Amino acid sequence: MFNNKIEVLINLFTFHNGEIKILLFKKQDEPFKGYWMLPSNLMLNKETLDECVSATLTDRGITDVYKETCDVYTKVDRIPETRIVGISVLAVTNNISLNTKDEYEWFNINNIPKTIYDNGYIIENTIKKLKEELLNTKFLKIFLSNSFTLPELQKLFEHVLNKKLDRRNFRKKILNFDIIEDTNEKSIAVSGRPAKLYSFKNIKDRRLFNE
Amino acid sequence: MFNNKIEVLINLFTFHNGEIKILLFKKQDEPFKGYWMLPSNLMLNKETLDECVSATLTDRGITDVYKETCDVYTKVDRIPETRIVGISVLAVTNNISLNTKDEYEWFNINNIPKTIYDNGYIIENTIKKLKEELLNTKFLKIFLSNSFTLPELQKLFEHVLNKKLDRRNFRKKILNFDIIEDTNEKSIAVSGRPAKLYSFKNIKDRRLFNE
DNA sequence: ATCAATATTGTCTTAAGGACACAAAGGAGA
DNA sequence: TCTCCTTTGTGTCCTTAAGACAATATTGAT
Repeated sequence: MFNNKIEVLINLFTFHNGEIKILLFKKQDEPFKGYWMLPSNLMLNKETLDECVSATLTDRGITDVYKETCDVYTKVDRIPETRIVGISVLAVTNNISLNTKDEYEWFNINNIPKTIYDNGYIIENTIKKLKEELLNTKFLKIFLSNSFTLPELQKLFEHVLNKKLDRRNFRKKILNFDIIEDTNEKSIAVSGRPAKLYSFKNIKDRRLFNE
Repeated sequence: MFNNKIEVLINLFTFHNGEIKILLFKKQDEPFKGYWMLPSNLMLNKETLDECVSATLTDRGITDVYKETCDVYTKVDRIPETRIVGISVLAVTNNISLNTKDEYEWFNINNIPKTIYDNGYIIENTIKKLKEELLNTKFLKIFLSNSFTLPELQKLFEHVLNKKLDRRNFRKKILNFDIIEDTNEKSIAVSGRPAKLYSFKNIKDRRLFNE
């Protein structure tokens, strides 16, 4: 009567080629065969949420992940037949390679495929939270570890805000925030003039953009 | 092995006499007899979180409450002997009267008493989130329903920010946001000049103050 | 040497934030 | 009713941040 199954649903994001992407796996059996799903697991009653998430990720060869609890899904029929409470976790990595024989893919967050049960709804909510936190300069250091160029950083925010930003004003603003520093190195040019490489200093948790 | 007990822990806040307060109950039996605790309940496996929270509150004669999920507490030994996963809920009301024979009290959030288990830690986290959301103009309409004065609203933000604000600049800012309107009524003066009464128009979810 | 592609840079205007002091409205009491 | 006390209401100046806007510099390819 008071006993509930709990599953963690991991929303793992990364930033690659100017796009924010989420990791999904393809379901191999019925029901929902061929649909995509979040990496998830039932939580043992002798482990913490954190331990459960870590286990789920390392099983798939994923390490170096930042994670935080996101939301709770308790609709009784969110999964038919069984009552399973879902806890969504927002996770971020800058390492896109994993080690698993399961079929997986990194999807652009603007282009989520058909998913099982309420996974699509959960993903939508988590993306909203991710964007919100990025505007407060969270995770930037993880998304853009080591060094990065200003055009890259700008692409990230354009992706979050869904609009183009002015290069000059963007640069002015970021430099004003005093969170990055010139590494005195340059990117290798794919085409055109190579960009300066920057790295993060201290990230102040302060809002960069409104709306 | 996969079955967990889940308890909801309700952090109910209100704004009264220029202070943000949280509702706590006094524990009547051992262990932790005489300590204070959040209103809480075990969640049935045929009810949603929302239903569980509503039931817990109406049992105590509390209605008209805004609520949202806050966080999840999964430390295995957060409660000795049993494994209970805690889900904290942030709730807000502007009605401080309740209907229960249990011993309760509204505590100023800067002066939380001794609490059971990890309730103190949970309260601390939830207060942080509450303040964060108030800065984004959330809940204001609930905290200050109907009509209110600018000095009252200012007190609320001074409480959240933990510092004094300049009357003139505060007024300028709030009026600039275009979220309140003059009701053409005045407060009854306790002492000194009576203040104009305002009411909320449309609340834009936009950040009022940084830091 | 020229071209194509991309990165870098500065000025001006407008909006918002912060510092600051005095006048106005009501109540209490002489 | 006059004075005092308390609290509310208001305007100006200065500084800082935001937004609009176009020309130049650096690289690789041909």
